[in-house]
Amino acid sequence: MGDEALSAGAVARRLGVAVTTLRTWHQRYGLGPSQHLPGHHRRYTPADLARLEIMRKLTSDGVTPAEAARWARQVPVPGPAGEPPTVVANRVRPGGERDGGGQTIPVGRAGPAARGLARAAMRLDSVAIGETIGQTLATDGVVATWEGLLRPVLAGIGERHAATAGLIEVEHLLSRCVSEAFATVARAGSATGPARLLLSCADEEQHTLPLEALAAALAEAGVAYRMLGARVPAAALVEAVNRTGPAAVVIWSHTLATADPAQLTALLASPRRPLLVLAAGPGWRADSLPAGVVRPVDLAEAVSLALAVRDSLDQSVEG
Amino acid sequence: MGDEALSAGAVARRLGVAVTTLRTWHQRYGLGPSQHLPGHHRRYTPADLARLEIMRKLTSDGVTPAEAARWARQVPVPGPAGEPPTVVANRVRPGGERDGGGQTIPVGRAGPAARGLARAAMRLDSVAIGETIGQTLATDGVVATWEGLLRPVLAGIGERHAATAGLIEVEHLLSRCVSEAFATVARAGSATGPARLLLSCADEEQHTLPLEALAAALAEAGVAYRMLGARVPAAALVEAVNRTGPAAVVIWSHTLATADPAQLTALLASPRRPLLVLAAGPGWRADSLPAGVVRPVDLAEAVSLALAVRDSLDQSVEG
DNA sequence: TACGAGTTGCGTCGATTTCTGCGTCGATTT
DNA sequence: AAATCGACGCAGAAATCGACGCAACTCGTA
Repeated sequence: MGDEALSAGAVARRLGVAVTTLRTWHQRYGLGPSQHLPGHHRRYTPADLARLEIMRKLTSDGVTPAEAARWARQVPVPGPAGEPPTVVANRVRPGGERDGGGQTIPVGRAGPAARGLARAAMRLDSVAIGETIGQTLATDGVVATWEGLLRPVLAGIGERHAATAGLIEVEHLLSRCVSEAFATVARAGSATGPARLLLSCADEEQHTLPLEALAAALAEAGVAYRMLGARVPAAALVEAVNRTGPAAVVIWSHTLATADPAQLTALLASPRRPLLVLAAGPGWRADSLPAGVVRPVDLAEAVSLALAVRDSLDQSVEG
Repeated sequence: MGDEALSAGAVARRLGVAVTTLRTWHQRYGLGPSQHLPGHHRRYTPADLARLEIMRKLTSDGVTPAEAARWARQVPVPGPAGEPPTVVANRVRPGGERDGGGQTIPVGRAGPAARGLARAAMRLDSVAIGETIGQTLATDGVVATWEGLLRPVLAGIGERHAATAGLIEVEHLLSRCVSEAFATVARAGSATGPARLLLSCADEEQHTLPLEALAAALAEAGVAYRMLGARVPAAALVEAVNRTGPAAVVIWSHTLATADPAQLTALLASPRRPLLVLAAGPGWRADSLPAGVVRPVDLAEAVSLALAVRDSLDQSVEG
């Protein structure tokens, strides 16, 4: 293991701050070299440097230095190895099974449960739908249920709907059942501590289900949040952010039409700028997002990001 | 990181009130930091925060702020021993019980629970909202909760929203919580027998909450139903009716714009014409309804009509 | 039904406190 | 000799303070 010990000046130059500031950070926030004898020169290990990097990043994102320091101090310094992406087990069917043509919903290779759910939906059988969802939810959890069961079926219906202009009732009924199932999970979960997360749809955005999935997943993990719902005008969102000062905000946009980057910009410019802004959903174009906005690909990624924020803020006090 | 001293802004954000309100509470009710030098910044200890939490909880329960403050001031806050409890002059109110004012939602004479719910909503406090609704739902049932608690508060918000063009976030958050609560009831109820009832919004109609209330009330009464949800085109509705052959159909319309009588006519002309068609909601004009359509005034009336249908079918089938 | 009195949350304004990065100085380490 | 250390202080920015006032609600009364 490379045993490099950086001097104060080197670290300062690397971070872009003055040497004295490093000293101040050490005294004021306890952000210094892991071991240091008073009067002697400071020697920063790579781990110490990583901590400082976090500090730098957060402060340049607009976080209060005191708070950023609290975070940097508590985050277990991430090892050099990159985090393995959370892989959602995608149950592949063993045989190249072919399943019904006829009046069904294309669910792709999403497993038998999905096909069953699709059938129940076609029958408008809300009881069977509710049972299937509840079962899977209890067994596999929210994230897996969403990715492996609900999303495929919903996507399949949407596809068919676009092609044949029918199936609207099916889509409505299923949506409603999914919504109910998520709501049940959300209400069952016991939130711990104040809500530091705000979930909202973009302006004019109607689709709430993915956000509800996120909410349910968070509730399942014991994370408190506030959910605003569909069609939230930018002004209202900013207003809510200013009132509640969330650490992170998730904005969902389903289509390009509702993905106005101005909403994000307004958020970033708000007085109580949230620590993290997540632009979720297929509507957002990666190249049009303002700097400082993160774009999760997955429900799983969104959840883990939210969890990270929660964990790091857990013991800290706002400043 | 042992002693947390929360700043005014942090506390305000945590409680969901404005910073100025905290100051007002301090001056008016003596609810401030235990020790505070005039001119200096306020530093709230955990004990102080606990006192404010009591204040928050009481006001969300509908208690007059002045009285809530009196309680909060007297409750022995379990704090670090050694310091004598701050005794504040107990300003007794000369007049009798009064309430109202400030940035609140007009609920009229709808009871303290409604006022508490309104306050919780203004604070975007979804936990308190959920608790209040759940409590009332369990105690009074769906119908009473809707008429006596939810509808007044929602109407108040809507009114205010129309007047000031604000409060959208509040409306969204509350709607979401109500929706969740109803969903929980709907899923808890055990349906008996096949669903002979179809609930649907009119075409283009966005408001689902009243229908959800009806659904929850039906579930509470053990009636099975199918719920299609918002924005159901007439063709899709007819399709659903033909597929499932319900005995009764409820169509909700909130505004005149979505209350096209043609939808009802189409229903009555469908091959599997339902026994009963209910046009619910303030959108429908009594004089424009085709013959054979019933228009319930109330949630209660809609429920009892649905029950009547269920019962009559039961006898005819079983007999 | 309309109106005045009492209550209450919160926006605004100029002054003050607090935070934060960094420069300076004499002594010490490398 | 160069770099750094600890202590101290400063200046700009952000947050907060106290005072004041407004708007809107409720309730009793005319």
